[in-house]
Amino acid sequence: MDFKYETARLISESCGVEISEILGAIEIPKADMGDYAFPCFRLAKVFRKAPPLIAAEIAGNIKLSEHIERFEVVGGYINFFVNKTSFARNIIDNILEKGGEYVKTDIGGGRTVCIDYSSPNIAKPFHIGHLRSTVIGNSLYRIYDAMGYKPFGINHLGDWGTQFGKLICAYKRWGKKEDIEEKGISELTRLYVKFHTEAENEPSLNDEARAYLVKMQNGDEDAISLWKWFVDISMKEFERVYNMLDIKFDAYTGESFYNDMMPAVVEEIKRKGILKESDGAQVVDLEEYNMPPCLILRRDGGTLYPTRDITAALYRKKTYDFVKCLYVTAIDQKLHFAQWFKVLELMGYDWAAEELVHIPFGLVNLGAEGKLSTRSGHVVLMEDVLREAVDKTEKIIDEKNPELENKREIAAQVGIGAVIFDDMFNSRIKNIAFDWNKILNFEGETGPYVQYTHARACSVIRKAGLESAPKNADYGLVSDKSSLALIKALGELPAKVIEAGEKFEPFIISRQLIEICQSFNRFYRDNSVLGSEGEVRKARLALVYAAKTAIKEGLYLLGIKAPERM
RNA sequence: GUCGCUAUAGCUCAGCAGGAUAGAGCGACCGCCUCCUAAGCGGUAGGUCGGAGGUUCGAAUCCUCUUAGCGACGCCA
Repeated sequence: MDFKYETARLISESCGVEISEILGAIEIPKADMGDYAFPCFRLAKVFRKAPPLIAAEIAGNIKLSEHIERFEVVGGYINFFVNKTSFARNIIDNILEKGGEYVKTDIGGGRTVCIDYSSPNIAKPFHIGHLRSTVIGNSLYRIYDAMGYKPFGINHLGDWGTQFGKLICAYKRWGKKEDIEEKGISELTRLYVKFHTEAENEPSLNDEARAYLVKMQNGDEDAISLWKWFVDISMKEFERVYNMLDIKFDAYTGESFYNDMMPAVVEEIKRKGILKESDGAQVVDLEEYNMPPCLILRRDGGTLYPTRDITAALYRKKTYDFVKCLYVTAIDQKLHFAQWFKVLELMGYDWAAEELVHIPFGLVNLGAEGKLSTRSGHVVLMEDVLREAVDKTEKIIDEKNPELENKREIAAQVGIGAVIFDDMFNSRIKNIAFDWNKILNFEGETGPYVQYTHARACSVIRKAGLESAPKNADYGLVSDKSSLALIKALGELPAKVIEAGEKFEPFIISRQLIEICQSFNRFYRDNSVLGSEGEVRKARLALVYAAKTAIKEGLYLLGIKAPERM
């Protein structure tokens, strides 16, 4: 039983307008004005009457059902009131029966969605700027899975390009094997930075670096083995971060993976007659579409970023047969994506316009410290942030719950959860000023608040000695205001999951979780569960159980753990 | 210069396929642990929704212009 649909049905039957048209207009009022509201203003033009008059007329014909038991006409609105018992039973039983699966749908029908996320550059530090793509992509992966799609996560590593020529050059001159093995990426970064400072006085270094890149491209054994070594060193560190975040990928096909495929793609672009020469480079002109030209080949014949992305997209389409391919990257790449999507379209691939989607997010900057930049050394390492968060959590646990078992494990779940939640609490597009105080705040609308609420619910269930979800409770006993608010919030989660997927906005789930938790904490204040008895206790326990289930599932969709104690 | 994103309470943001008194959290101030985890709950203070026009019965939400911040704009990715 969908109460919103039921409301629409009653209205439809009394005025003759299609249910589908009414459904979209139904609102959920903020205050206590009702459970569902139908504004009649839109119908004013159709019926050519004043909205309040229409409301009164429709209201006069409404035949209430067992689920919708009352309505009020207020101005141009008709406000409906659900049968509380039936409403509560409907939502709670559904959750108790299906568990976390209650948010799942089969919209996707098993079709594949590729998600390109995280994609850090080899030999460069995994810093706070990489968090967004990693965490948003991971959440979209889980959301699309819940929607019945088959998600395929791709880590498009930046593992090829001129920086490796520079790195090999720097290593040969100033590097030591032991230092790299000991210090990893930080030593590679040091060499990279040194290369740039030295190259300012000695421009010939750039030629040397280019020569090494050519060697790599020609498969020179020495150059390739060094390159592979750099990749291994880097991946080891990335994996450490991914393990902390509990994030996995289905493929680590980086840029180098497409090297051999690019010549054929360039050839195809040429064959389709859209490639033209410009200042020695090969470009696709996009003036007609109000965009600057898309660079395909450099003057020296080298490939470029768009070339690689076009090649990868063709490969993925052929290999995975996706219905959507999502690119989770910062908004500063917006033009880049728009350009090469258009090139694919001009190549005759109609699916490009529809199926390739750039999922942009706002930039992270360091506030007063300036921009994040590897070369300038303005970097906040991801690992440092996660470690700080875990350390702080451990201190809080020592203070508040010193008897807790597996402190470190719980601290990791809560601290890292805080960082992830913070990143996905606002709409993607907002820029973020990195702020230690904010990211390490565990009060109010934060991950730990949600986890804490979950732990409280678990605690009640544990102390009640409940082993499984209560069956056949009398839901007329949880019809007070705060219980009902919680039930309503729980009932809205599945629709929010779909909305989050359609808009590619995990924060919609974060917000709903906060809504659920605030409702839960009010319910918890107003209704003693363990202090009640008999049927009342049973009904409240059923609600607590449902809340616990929903919060855990919501956190899962964000990629956050839900500890039972903290 | 061209194009794009952003602008709502002191701060960080919801709300924007137009609709009933503009909502949270943080910070400030005042309260609540003999009671299921106070990482919690309640209350007070705080807003001409950047500005100006326009469309509409109705605009924070749509359109135009404008201001400010950020970003992109050819051989990096």
